[in-house]
Amino acid sequence: MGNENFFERVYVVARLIPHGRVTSYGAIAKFIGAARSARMVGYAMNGSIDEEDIAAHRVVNRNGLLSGKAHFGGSRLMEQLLQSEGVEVENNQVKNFQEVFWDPSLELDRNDFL
DNA sequence: TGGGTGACGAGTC
DNA sequence: CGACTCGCCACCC
Repeated sequence: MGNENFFERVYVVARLIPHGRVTSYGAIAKFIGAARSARMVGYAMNGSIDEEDIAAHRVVNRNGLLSGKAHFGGSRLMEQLLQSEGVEVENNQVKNFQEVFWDPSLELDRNDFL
């Protein structure tokens, strides 16, 4: 994966987010070695909407806010997808965020990707 | 060629 | 606290 472009890296990590867990744009950016490009992660997720196997709804901002819900068909789709996985959402925000938060840099081994 | 635009995040006040 | 700035960089006019 070393030579894969930025988007590919984002997708690889996104595919590994466990069912019922969430992570943040910044956490992904940090893990793939682009710590200051969290914004690009969000941009990449936008292009992943078409990719069936990428759970873009499991990626929220650093506060657990569903900042990307607008990019899912319905205004509640993202929230519903999360709820269906057991992730509680209230006020566009993931409840118990720190408990369901999945940090790739802690759970994954960089050597397998970089 | 150049400028506006973000599914962000960290910092400042 | 909220409001604001700045760095980031692929894309789209």
